[in-house]
Amino acid sequence: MPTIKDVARRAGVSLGTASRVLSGGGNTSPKARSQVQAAAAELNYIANGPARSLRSTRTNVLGLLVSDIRNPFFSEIAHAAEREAMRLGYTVLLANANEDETQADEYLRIFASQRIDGLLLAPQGPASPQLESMLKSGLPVVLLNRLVEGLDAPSFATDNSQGVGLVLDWLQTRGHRDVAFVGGPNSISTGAERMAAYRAGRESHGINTDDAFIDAGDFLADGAERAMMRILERGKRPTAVFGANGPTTLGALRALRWVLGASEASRVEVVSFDDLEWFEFVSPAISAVRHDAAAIGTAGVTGLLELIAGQPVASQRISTTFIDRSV
Amino acid sequence: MPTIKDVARRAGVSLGTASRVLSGGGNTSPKARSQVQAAAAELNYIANGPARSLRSTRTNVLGLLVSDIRNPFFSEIAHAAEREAMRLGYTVLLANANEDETQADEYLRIFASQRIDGLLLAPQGPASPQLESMLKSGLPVVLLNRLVEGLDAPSFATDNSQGVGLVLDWLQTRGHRDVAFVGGPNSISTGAERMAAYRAGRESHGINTDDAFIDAGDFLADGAERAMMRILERGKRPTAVFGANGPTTLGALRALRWVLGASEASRVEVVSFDDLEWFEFVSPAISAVRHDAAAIGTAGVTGLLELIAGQPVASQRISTTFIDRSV
DNA sequence: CTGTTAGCGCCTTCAA
DNA sequence: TTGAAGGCGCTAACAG
Repeated sequence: MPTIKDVARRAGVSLGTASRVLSGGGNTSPKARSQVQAAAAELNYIANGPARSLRSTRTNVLGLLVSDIRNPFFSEIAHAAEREAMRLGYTVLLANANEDETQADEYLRIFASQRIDGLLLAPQGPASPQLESMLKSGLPVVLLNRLVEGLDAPSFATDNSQGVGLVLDWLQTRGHRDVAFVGGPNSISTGAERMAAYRAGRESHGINTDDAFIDAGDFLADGAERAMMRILERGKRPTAVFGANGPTTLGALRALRWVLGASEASRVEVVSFDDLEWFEFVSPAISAVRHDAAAIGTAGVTGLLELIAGQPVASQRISTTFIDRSV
Repeated sequence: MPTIKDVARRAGVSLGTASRVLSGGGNTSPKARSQVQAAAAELNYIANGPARSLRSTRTNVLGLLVSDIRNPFFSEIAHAAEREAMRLGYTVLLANANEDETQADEYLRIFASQRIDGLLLAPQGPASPQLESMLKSGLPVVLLNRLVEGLDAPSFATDNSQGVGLVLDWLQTRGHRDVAFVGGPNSISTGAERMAAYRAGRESHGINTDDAFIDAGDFLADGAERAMMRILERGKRPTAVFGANGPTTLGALRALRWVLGASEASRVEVVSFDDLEWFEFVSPAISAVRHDAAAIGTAGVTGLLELIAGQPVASQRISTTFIDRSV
């Protein structure tokens, strides 16, 4: 691998000039520029990132920690974040917390060791000591989609109560009274917010306020399936089911079919927070709140870069739309 | 951020001793060890990765280039690869080629600049010059799921002809003669292999060999939808449709419903290469070949690390299973 | 505008 | 077993 020294020698300039042409914005003559660039191209020179980082204390790498990349919502965020970062000259290091705080912490240490310039966090639960210490050390951090109690960082998140409001309106229009709600963990802000908004809005939308219609899982399909089972085991027979995120809706659907059978289950209308590409194929088709994962990822990156640049950054709530697939 | 110097001073030892304790396996006294470790813990010392990499010419970072992380198959691979890499002390830098060779090349340059220790490649098309040059420079590379012509690297891929064989058997058992096949691009090995295996097996499985029943998209939903449209526009009315990967099946389904209407479409049986979590909810339920993305990711990482260690690595074909959801 | 020089933090010889 | 010293490739400060 050629070094910048090789480039300089071949271009017939000093090391400093080569460096200025190749990265520093310092003033250089057109002649030096073209010579250096030609030499670099001929040698197929690619700068040594670690050396550059060591010297400049900047890596141009952002860390992105999500709870599960297999969740389409997060893979969409990751995709968008990565595109935007790349456009702005940054690379994204992706990590899966895997619903596991220990693993999340381990990744945070790796991020710290790699000396990332900033952190995009779509966290699972509360702030860990590791995270606290990184924040305290001055690392710029931005929260995606979820808030963390006592963590003072700008956030870019879906407007959950607005989204739940759309669902409530729809339920009312469709004339549903006995609605089952399958939520997510209370320890995750999205879980808590969606649950709270739903409970608060039931009465005004003519929905049965019997809490036996409500249960919560872990925002994964299996946990949601069990939660839906519990509701059904209580003898409740809802005319509609509301799943609080994509995997939750999937799990609820499985439980419905398992317990009631396919034909009986198809008499229950399902509505979801998170729109999945296959909802149109289920019968009856599933209506859903669509929130813009790509917008969250993109806004998160631009926000983080502003933070890195030392500018003040305001949190943002991103509002949702409703995809009505009834009739 | 504390440096190793701070740790050494606090532990009352020299810089060299601290380094040996913290990373080098060199001989150290128990006393020195405990002192250094205590000091490191107290200071919350985290080694500077770039500095370490600069010195040791190893980064413990692997690059993973996929065509689209939003495709569940690739997100599963990424997830598994990352887990396995982490278990073995490596970090994964993820990049989306986005079906775009230019972007893929740009990421390859970034990888090179970051001085990754090895590359996991789930490529789009043929080998680019950038890729060739990285290979020539001695970077260990492993291919995931797809082969690349003229690229001499071990591969970990689904056994496509075996998988297609399972589908053919199933089609025969179900008594289908007029089967539509929606394939992928010929430029991608998986597209070419699945198409070839299907064509070769039609006759022996009692399937109509009229090529008007065959068309190909780009392995994405939109392209597949158009391909399916073309087949229908030719006046062909299949009793079954075979989609050559997950997004392709999704697109074919959309076209079927769009052209024939939901009730007519539900008289067509659909079968897919790639099993998606929602296939059970469609009616009739979609049967599918399931290939083990996680196994590919895991095997790819262990293979790559062997390659890095200088050991010989053999390519692997991973065989598939069939999920029969008929009746 | 350019060349020279001094480290960034770490690992790894080389002596002791 | 330990301390001292050199240098990985690069950028930035300083003279010219």
